[in-house]
Amino acid sequence: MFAYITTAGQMKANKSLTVPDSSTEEKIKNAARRIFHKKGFAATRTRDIAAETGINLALLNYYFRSKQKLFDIIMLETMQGFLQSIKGVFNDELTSFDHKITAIVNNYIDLLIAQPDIPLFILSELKTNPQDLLGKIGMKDILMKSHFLKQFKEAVKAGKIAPIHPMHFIMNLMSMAVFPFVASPMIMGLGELSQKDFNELMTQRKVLIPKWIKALLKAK
Amino acid sequence: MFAYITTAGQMKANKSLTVPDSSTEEKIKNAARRIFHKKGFAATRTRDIAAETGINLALLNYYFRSKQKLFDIIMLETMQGFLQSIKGVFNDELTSFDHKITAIVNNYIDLLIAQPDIPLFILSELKTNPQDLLGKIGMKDILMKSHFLKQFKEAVKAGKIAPIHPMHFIMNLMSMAVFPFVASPMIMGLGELSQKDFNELMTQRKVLIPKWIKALLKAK
DNA sequence: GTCTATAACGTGATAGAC
DNA sequence: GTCTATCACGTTATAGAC
Repeated sequence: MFAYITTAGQMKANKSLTVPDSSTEEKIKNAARRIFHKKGFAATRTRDIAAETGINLALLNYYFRSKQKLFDIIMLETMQGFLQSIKGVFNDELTSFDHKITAIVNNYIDLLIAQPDIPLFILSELKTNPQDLLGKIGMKDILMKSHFLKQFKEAVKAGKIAPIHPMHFIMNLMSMAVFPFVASPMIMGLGELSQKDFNELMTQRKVLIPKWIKALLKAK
Repeated sequence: MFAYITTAGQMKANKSLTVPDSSTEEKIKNAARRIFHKKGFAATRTRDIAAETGINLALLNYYFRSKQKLFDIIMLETMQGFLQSIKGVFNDELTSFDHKITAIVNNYIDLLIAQPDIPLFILSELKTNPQDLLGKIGMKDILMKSHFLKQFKEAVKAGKIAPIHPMHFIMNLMSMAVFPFVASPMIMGLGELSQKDFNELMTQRKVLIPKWIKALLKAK
């Protein structure tokens, strides 16, 4: 048996209890996450990850066997983390439709201000990699079978909002919250904004977007 | 003097008159454009471009000297083409604010249905490459000093629309039109949509987005 | 202008000592 | 577990014949 498999297995099993975040394996993953998120799979060199970790290239392969395997782990964890942050909101049966909109927008924008590289990373890699990932992490069901979407459809039936394809609604919500982060180099360039200016605008959007979404849902 | 420089110069000078699109240089550029747009700089191999062109790798370097130089040309032309398609609309002094919104959305969506890889390509590469490109093609002035944006500011002053930072308006417009194409793998995966379904939705958005934009501009 | 052959280099991965 | 040294391979780029 290989050491890297055993180690990885142990880590998964009881990560928070026994294995400190400063273990070598975790340090490698943290470095890999930073660099993969920033440059994508193809532009990332394993040597850079090793250097950023402060270890040797051989040791990286000792733990993770190959660049691809390390990447797959990071990719999966990234998507799970991204999903985890809003999973609860979508299926909370106790909150109103309007409240969910606000909660989702706030969650997304807070997450993306903290980790702005994530959406472009996910979208870029999803384009080339096996799309099974979407199914593997159960994203489809969490979103499309959610209480949130059920509430949307009910509001349409009740005539409270204009009848549009649910996907238009999802796209509008994601677009307005996520796209600015994907396009931030262009937006900051065009508007001559500093990083601080940009984050300021995004913080404003936490309250603006829910307002806008509600307005356009009623547009005839 | 090197042949590739002379040839490139001649081509730029009177492209549409003397040099047919089926010249070797143009064929290489067309192949390079397809592959760069699809896979980005780092994941593209010059061998693939040569093969797709139907020529030899050595000949590619004879014309363009290096992968980077060929990429720079494609990148510049792509951004110019992207800008060109809406440049006229932005500064047409004869059309109304509302009409410009419709025209911009229609232009964008038609362009992106035909060439869906462009936005993710531009945004990915803009992140790593010198942002001077934005200045070099004059994008900033065309957008930020446009008659369109002037009309927006006037409408705000006249109290016709809610007072928000102009960048919010630009972001909303671009987000709703462009983001779905950036996120199409995810959107098609989540909604179980075929390419045809997706394009159908995007076509619907040509009339929906202007309506939505107008509604949210008035949201208080 | 176009090709074949090959050089020059970068990168992922492994062997083997400690 | 961690290192140094090196292999093996893929990729960019060039030399030189035609």
